[in-house]
Amino acid sequence: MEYNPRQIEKKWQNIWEEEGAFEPSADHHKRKKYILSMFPYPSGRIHMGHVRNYVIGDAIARYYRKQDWNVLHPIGWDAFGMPAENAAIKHNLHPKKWTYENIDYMRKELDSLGLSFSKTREFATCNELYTRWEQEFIIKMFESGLLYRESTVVNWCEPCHTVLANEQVEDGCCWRCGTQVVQKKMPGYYIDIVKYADELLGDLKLLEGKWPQQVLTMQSNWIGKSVGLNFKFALSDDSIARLGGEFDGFSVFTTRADTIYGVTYAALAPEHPIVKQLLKLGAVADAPQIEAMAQMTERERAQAPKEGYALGIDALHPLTGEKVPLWCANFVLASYGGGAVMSVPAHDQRDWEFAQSYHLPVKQVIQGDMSSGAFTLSGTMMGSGEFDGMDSVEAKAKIIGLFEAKKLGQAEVNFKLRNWGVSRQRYWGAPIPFVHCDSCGLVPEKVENLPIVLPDDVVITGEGNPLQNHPTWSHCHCPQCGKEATRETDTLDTFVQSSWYQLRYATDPQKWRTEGINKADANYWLPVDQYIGGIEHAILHLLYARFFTRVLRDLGMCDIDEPFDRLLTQGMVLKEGAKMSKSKGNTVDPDQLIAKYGADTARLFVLFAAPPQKELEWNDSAVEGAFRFIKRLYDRKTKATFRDLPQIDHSMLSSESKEARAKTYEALRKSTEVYENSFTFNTLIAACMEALNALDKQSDPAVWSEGIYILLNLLEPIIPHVVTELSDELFGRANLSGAIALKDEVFVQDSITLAVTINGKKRTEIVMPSDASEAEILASAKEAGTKWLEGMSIIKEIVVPAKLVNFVVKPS
RNA sequence: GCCCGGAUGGUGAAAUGGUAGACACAGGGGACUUAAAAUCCCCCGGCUAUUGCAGCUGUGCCGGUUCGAGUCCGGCUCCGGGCACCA
Repeated sequence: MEYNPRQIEKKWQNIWEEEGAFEPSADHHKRKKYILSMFPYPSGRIHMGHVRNYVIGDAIARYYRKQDWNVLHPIGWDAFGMPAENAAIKHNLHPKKWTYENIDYMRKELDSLGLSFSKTREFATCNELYTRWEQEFIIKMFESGLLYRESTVVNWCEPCHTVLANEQVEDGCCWRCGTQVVQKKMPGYYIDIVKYADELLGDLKLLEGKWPQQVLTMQSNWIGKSVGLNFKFALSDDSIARLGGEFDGFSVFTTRADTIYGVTYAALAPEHPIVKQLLKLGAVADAPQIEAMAQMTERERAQAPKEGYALGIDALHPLTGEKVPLWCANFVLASYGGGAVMSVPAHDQRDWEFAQSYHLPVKQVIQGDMSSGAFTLSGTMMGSGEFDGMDSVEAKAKIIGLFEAKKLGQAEVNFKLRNWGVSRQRYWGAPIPFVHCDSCGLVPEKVENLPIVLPDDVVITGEGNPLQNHPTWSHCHCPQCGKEATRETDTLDTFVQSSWYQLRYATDPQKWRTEGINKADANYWLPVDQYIGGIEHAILHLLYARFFTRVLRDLGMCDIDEPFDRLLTQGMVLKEGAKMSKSKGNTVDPDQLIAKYGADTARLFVLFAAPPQKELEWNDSAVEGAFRFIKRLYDRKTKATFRDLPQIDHSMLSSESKEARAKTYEALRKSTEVYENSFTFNTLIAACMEALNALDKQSDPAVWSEGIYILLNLLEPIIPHVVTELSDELFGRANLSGAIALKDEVFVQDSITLAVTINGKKRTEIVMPSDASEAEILASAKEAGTKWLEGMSIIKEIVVPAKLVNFVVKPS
């Protein structure tokens, strides 16, 4: 019979569904594996990035299930978010309807790939039951002081009367109406992730070897811990007067206290209160330029050339009392270190460049080469009074000590990490469960009133905030005093939902109505043993989820610190050199691939095309080979005449049959490493292809039967439909449970081939008995290499066992 | 701009510091066929040479360490990801 993927795949998908084959056991005594691929945003259709993500996860889940682990492999939908509202604006569709229709369509697409998901645990984060528990967590965070309200700047479009996401700002203008976007101060909700910064940073060490080093480095840099000195610059008397007596100084943070004597100016961010005050009093010459600077986003400023304006006021150097002129500069971040820096052009590259541009003095205080810019290393102190001659590392500690002793400042730890802004002025999100009461202020909703659900009757135009525009929704009564009050109209960032879904999946769905997270279930299943997702989530999602899990732990919901034990970051699927994404519209439709070749071919192809960690540049012509391999495998079923793993006397076989067995067992040996550690499925598939090629070159029925028995076992996680079909027919599926033992005798070689290299360059080869001594090998190698050794004297002889011989020679 | 990666034949790729290009795709040649498809066999980095054996060169660029570097180190180039309201 011909290979018919359509029929085979449908057949086994139905059987698996009927058997509930992928539902985990509730028995917490069983050894478990929690295999999780990041859940998708229901954008409409799946793309190749999804296929890659879910096929990798599925192969790992199937591998462990085959070894009789209790496997949790769930799927769900990250269902809130902006694209649903964009669809509403563009096509006048309700976000809820759009989202659920997308989910239904994408579920069918994923089903057609034969993914082994636990279906009873599927949910969408826009479900009210999910929102209900999330709102309770948010209230608990507020009550524990971790969540607070504060004003910061957002992108604002005046005509649309709405806050814009960074993505919605194109060249500084609104994506809808093209108006220049302004930076506007607005209140929002924040979660104090900085409070957990030290734990999040320190625990990265526990993930060494389990997460890609690249991700650990990125997270560590993102948290950006630095230890230094915080001190206060006093303002000169005339400067205080110019500021109307409102300020007498300002704080700065520096990691280079050792360069304090090299300060020649100080710089403030355009948002700094002192700058604001000068602008307010009209007491600064370059006010329009400074205001323009304040209108730029942080990233625009970082990309712009360094720019600054003298403020015409002075601070006093804390140790020398000298006047230090103040500048307002675009490279000073308002969000870090108090929005002010001391500037030491001699020992900081950024300050040096700025000083060059504005002809500011440079004062060297550490000995070192300054011919090509700032000297930023440590060294011997100079021009620093009592610290001269001291090593700068030692001087740094001494100077901090001096500031502390004189009560001028103190040692301080600073983080680049900023608190997590979780509020969005949008409709399609989880409502933030608070009420604004004229008498009581900000009051959390009563837990028994949760969930606070979205109204369905909204008009979404892109103008204003639909919840604010709604005639009645925000009218409510204060949960505390009962007076008329206003419901909060902000909704939660969608990163909040994706920060605890791994705990929700672990909770038995029968408890979903009464519990957000079941502690016993969570403690059994968590941490996720293998998490799989795109490298683009390396920082934000993974850091927020690590943080949120710890917060829930501290609120008593679980006993987990790290949610994800091991992480595999798949490379992106690129097309035309760029990320395939819904916003760029450069997607490839996997449905056509599946319709033409079947799910097994699609699965094999996506795993064979490249190692998972690497970027995959899309190329549809390579699918053919994957299909051909499956077909060949299928056609060889007639070669398996034994119904079980045969007993074989290796020594009696032809050399071709020996080679076939060696290749087969080589693939088997490789498989453990691939499925459990490296995930380089492409090399395992290549090894299986080599084994099949070698089996084809011989005709021993026992070797054939053994080969097919083993190859089916190795390939089941990758191409499960065709493998189960063949295994069912040939071996009654006996080869699909448990591990197959290696047989060492098949790897024993009679002879080995060694390369003969001269000065590292390969010249020829020799074949030696595998038990040849080093002396015998050298003798043979010299004989084989006579041609290149004539007239040369051998300086050194190197024998690398089973690999090569190298002669280091020179003309004699 | 800052942080993190990547670069190997026409293409996707393989290679514990030890014979570069396994395994595939595309291409070329052949067998089978009335023909085509499918299948099977052979060739396939570049240059030079050739009846034949062969020689040189080659893993983005420049330099270094080493008996030996695609792999380690330093400096670049180009491409990609992230940069806190896309997910």
